[in-house]
Amino acid sequence: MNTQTASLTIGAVAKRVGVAIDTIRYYEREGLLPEPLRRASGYRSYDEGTIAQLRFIRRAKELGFTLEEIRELLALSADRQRGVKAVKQRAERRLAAIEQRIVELQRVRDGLAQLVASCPGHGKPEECPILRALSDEEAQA
Amino acid sequence: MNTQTASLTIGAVAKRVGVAIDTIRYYEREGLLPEPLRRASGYRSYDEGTIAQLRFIRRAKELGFTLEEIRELLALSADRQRGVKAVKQRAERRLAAIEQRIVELQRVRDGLAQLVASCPGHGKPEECPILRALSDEEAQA
DNA sequence: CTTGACTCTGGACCTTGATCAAAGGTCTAG
DNA sequence: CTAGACCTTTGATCAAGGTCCAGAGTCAAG
Repeated sequence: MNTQTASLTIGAVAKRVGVAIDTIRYYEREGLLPEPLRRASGYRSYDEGTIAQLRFIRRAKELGFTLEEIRELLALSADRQRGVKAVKQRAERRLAAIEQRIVELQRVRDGLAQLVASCPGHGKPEECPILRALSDEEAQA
Repeated sequence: MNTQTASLTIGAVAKRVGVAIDTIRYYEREGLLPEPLRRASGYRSYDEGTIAQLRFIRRAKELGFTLEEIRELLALSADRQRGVKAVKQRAERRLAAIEQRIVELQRVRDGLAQLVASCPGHGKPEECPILRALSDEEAQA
């Protein structure tokens, strides 16, 4: 086995992961990626581990984690003892937040759907239920 | 009837609607509120219509409209012919976007819930399903 | 060797929806 | 009249998550 994986340029990494070069450097500044090795020229030199880590970040982002939370997750995943418990807790919190957000959006959707359904789509603005609901003093549903 | 409603200062309007003074001036700059009359001193002078319009904006925001969209709605509500049809269309688009977002969030929630459920909450990081799912090459569900 | 593609750093800029500060003018109650 | 609350403007700042740029150096192909 070869522990020394091929040395990738930032551009190659960006292309493989599907993220912008600037984003990689940004993640490095923000502490989501470790500082990479450098060639003599100063070029950043990455290995496969970086690809994996970037994919980790991307997936976590898809799950709605903020970069701040992802930074934590990455730190926790390195902590062999407390890591797993804490990771699960973070995930549970995220889950609760997402469920909360879904409920809110459903409420908004129901309100809006009702308005849309009751609007004929023509006539005077004063009779449009959507505009009325937005304007009326009594609209505090 | 008195068409000439009381002249309100920006502070009084802010208090009655429950928004910050700065927010009102910001909305004015952004074209969501018309430029108000001024007193001799330069103070902005508002009437009840402004209160109604600010409430309109607030309700639209609660329904998830962006300020940009609200600006459009306000313009449309002034157009007596095309207004209602266009307003309904905007509302329908908004509704579709919200429903789309709910579906996405539900997908994310289900994925995360499954991971949380399958994680024992202790043990080695390499065996934590959450970390594995985030890291694994195969995790492209 | 030259050319063109790539990378480096540092910092400016973007979006959205505000929020705050500074320096000064105005209004109102007592 | 004066204190204190309120208002004016311009311009800066914030959060998040990047994006873009100039000017200079580097790399690989022909």
